[in-house]
Amino acid sequence: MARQPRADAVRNRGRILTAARQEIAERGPDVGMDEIASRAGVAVGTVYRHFPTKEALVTAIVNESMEQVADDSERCLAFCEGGEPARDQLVAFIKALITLSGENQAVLAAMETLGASKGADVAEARATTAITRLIEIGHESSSIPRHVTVADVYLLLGTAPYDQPASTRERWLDLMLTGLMTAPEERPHDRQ
Amino acid sequence: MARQPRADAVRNRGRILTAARQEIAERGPDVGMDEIASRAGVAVGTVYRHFPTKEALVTAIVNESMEQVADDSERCLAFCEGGEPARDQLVAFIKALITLSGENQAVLAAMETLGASKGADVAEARATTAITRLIEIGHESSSIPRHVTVADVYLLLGTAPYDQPASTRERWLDLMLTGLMTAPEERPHDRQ
DNA sequence: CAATAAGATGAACATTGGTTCCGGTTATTA
DNA sequence: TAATAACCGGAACCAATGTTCATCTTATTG
Repeated sequence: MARQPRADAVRNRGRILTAARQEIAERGPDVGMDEIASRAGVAVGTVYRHFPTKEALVTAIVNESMEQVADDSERCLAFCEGGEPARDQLVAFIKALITLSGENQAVLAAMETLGASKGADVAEARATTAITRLIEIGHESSSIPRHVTVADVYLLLGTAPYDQPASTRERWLDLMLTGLMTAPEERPHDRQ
Repeated sequence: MARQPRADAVRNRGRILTAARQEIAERGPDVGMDEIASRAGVAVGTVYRHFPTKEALVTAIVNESMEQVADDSERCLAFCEGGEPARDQLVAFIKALITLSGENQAVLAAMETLGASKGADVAEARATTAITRLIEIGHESSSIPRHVTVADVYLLLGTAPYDQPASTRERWLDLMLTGLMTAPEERPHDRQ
């Protein structure tokens, strides 16, 4: 019969995961493996026992964040289907994510690749489905302009100025949301 | 009397500069020194004879780009003072820069630090002065909304999605310009 | 408690990229 | 043309980082 995993091993695995979560949230996916290891109170070799490569570890963490994003999107969709205006829910979703990305670089990293991976990631697929539906509802009820697509949302999320002060980030969000919610025919600037 | 610089030295200096220009334009400021050197048909040591450090070389190149940007801004201001609508000139300036940043990563690098260096750079100061004046004129003639500032322009330029296809970049620019040119009171999305 | 397989350790290794430096070369000047 | 100061080449150096491995430790099982 297969021996059950050693107690210290599962404990260490947990420590490594939380350490990586914190470290990546604070300093991004470029932290050294040794920093993660030392924060976990463990040697580098131990990290490599649990994760074959740095990429594997980082991916695991980033996927967790992506899962949260997917949860968020589905919650917003649920609210919307529960009667809340689609536009408000979309805006709320975007605002929440932008705020999060300023505090958690893992979320940021997840956002930067949004829409790039062709649906390979489960969580991203969930989010895409939910947001697509949300926008659809917005179209039907005319609370979201016809031309808005999921790609727009991803584009918006992917270009947030994460390393700027909060006031600047807010200003930026304001510009973007205004652009997003304005129909083409009422745009003030000359179109070429 | 001081000897005049050797002919091959000035020739090599030129080669290094053009190689660096091309390499940085195509692949960004992260290219290896050896790549620049080999493109210039020269050994690394020679590059270091002309530039004390990689940063010095990159800065030199990026400053060149910044100079172009400054030129652009002053030309737009001149047009404006010559009777062209301020808004059109501002939009033209932004559009040109966004296009350029997609083709020349040196311009992109310059844009990313825009507004960060506190006027230390001469070229940036020139651009800032010109754009500030341009916006001022736009305010007076009411062709640019009151709340628009240079900081807005820098924010916009600094978050352009450089690694996206042209159509996406255009869409993004459209969103941003709409946001920029829309006065606060006529924004469609809920303000919190 | 003894045997053992799994786990932990951390020094050593490999790679990458900036930087240095010494031996050989060459344009300039007298 | 000879003397020389500047220049060039590129191998070697160094620091940072991801990764491996031989050795020691320990939780589990019988």
